[in-house]
Amino acid sequence: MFDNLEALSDRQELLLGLLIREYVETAQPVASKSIVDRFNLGVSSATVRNELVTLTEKGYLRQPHTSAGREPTEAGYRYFVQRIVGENELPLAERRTISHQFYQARRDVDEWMRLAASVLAQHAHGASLVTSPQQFKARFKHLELISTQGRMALLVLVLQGGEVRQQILTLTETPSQESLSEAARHINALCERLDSDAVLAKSGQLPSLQQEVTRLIAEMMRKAEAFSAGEVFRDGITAVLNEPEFAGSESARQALRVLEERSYLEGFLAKAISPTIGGVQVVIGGENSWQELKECSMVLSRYGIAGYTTGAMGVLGPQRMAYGRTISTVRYVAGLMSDMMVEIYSE
Amino acid sequence: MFDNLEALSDRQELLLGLLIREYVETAQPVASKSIVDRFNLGVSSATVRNELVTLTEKGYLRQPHTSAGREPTEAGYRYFVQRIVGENELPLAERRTISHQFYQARRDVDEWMRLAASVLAQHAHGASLVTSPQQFKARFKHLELISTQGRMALLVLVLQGGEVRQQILTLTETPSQESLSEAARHINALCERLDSDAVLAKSGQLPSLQQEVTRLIAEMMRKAEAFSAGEVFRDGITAVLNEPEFAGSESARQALRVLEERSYLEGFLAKAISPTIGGVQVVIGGENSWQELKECSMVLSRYGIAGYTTGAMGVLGPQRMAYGRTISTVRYVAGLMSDMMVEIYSE
DNA sequence: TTTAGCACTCTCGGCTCGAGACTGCTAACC
DNA sequence: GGTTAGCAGTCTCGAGCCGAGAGTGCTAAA
Repeated sequence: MFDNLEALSDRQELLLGLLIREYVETAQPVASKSIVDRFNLGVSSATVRNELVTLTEKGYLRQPHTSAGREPTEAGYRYFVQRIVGENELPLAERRTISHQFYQARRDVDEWMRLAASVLAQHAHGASLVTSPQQFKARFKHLELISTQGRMALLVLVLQGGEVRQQILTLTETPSQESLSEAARHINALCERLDSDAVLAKSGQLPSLQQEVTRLIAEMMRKAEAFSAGEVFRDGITAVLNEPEFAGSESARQALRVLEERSYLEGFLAKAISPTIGGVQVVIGGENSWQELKECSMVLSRYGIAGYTTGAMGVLGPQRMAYGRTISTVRYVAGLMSDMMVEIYSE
Repeated sequence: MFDNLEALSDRQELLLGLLIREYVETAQPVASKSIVDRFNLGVSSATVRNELVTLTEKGYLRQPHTSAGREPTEAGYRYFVQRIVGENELPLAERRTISHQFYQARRDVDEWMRLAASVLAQHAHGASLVTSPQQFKARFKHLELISTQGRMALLVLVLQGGEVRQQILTLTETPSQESLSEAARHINALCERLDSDAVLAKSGQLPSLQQEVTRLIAEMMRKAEAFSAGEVFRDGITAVLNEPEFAGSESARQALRVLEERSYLEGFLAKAISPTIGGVQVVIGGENSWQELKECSMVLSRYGIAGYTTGAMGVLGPQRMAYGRTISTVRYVAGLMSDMMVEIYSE
């Protein structure tokens, strides 16, 4: 995937970087003259043109037609991301703003994800996507059974790590709150720290009500481990439609469908994101044969606590994306949320 | 708002209805001849043309230019919705499919809303929107305090009606699970069925830990009552972008921003939806001076239990929308969810 | 009241054409 | 050898023009 990046001279690298910078801003093919004018290099446009010819021959640039300027190819962006964009941190002021926002939301874990989606969309100027963290291996922590009406009861399950899940339970007969509390107390004592298999194993020996409850709990725990259970937070979808390359084109809608449709999304995240925490991955132009994303790029990262509970976040934008800025933002937000989760979720 | 709908002859009404039906399908101005051909009326196109002239004079139709067919105006749609579209029910087969889907999700209240958004988007061919139900007056039911790590604790609050909310709590000193359970037990006994004010009133007399907790609870209850706390489920946003009138136009993005941005949405729902349950409201072309929705229509309804807990749902589409179908769908889904909530939430 | 016929109007797609934007090349220059 | 000025060549893009086609409004007859 990262093969055959032909080496470039320093000046060629500089020019590729400047051209991409210009192209990202204007969304128009960049002329040799405009580079010289804008960044007043000490050379003439003819010299730049000569270099651009070699960059084009090596596959990093493309000309839409003979008498047009150059625009970067996928390979060009890839070179740029790998060799030219450094490991820049987000400016301190922005880091402060973001961390302050998260501090204010520190109490409500769901709010973190809403906030992360919003921050990514705003700071990285793209459509953002944050999935709620999935338990790697869910462990039972606490159960609460609350009678509501008739044969209905509310089951509240707290997992090790603080994730809360709830379901309605329909019983075969009307229970009293006392009997429910008693059952919950018993199951709490019995199942502490067990995983879903162990909970299921316990269920055999229990009286009918408790058996039903434990079976349901085991099922809920398994769901919590599967990706598909997670909630997905999105933001900035309409903002990204303002990008000129998406104006009224088929491609934008197709790309956004990937974000909207669960089935797509799961497949995509499963394949595209390595399960390790910390690194940011950049997918340019649907490298992995994702036709729908051919004209887009994504900057993705996992967050959470490795091997225990992790979620994914990312930004989708046009290929012509401010990679440096986006990468810094995703890295910072993912790191911040991971830190917050370590602080709160572990024990 | 519903004034000056000039009366029409039976044949005029029929023609208006047919024309709208045709226009909804083709998205093209409708010619007199195509109406005659398609619905083989017993009259000639010239006769139809004469009628169309009066309909145009009365403001129900419009001609984009002299030699074009007619398309409905806002007033035309409004007349159509109020006088022509009957109270049709959704076909039995579709009702079955939908209620079956809801039956399968009956245990997970959050899933209902995801499902409702999905069903609306698919059956009504528009962008859908479902807000989670808001407590009209939240009442305390049950509290759970669970120690996690260090000075952190997880507070799980169950409201009368089964709504569950959770927050992280940072205490001034490391608590034991026993002391937390003891505090929870005490508060549970003290606060049962109280509203937020009453809970706050109790807090004064309590020891520090319990005081802190009850204050937080009162705040969470107030949040549950405010609209802004609710979650919003959306679906079909990309599908609606396929509508020809939205192809690459500014207006589509603006309209979708209303759905995406919380601040817009709250204002909109607060103003546009009457708080009563049961009726379906149709907003055509942003009647209420919503510039962003000028080219759109929405079909909206509240659902839930009147005066106690209600949410909103709706479908956003182009003005050229299959109103009959959309209205039936929204009415059916809102009714279904209200019924399910009555069954489960009340006591 | 309905209808056939017809003149009239307006849009839409295709076409041409010239201005403008850049390039690639060549030959001179440092 | 690398760099640069100059220039011919190529391609796009928007404007303007034109004819075909669609659909109307009107009129006069049934």
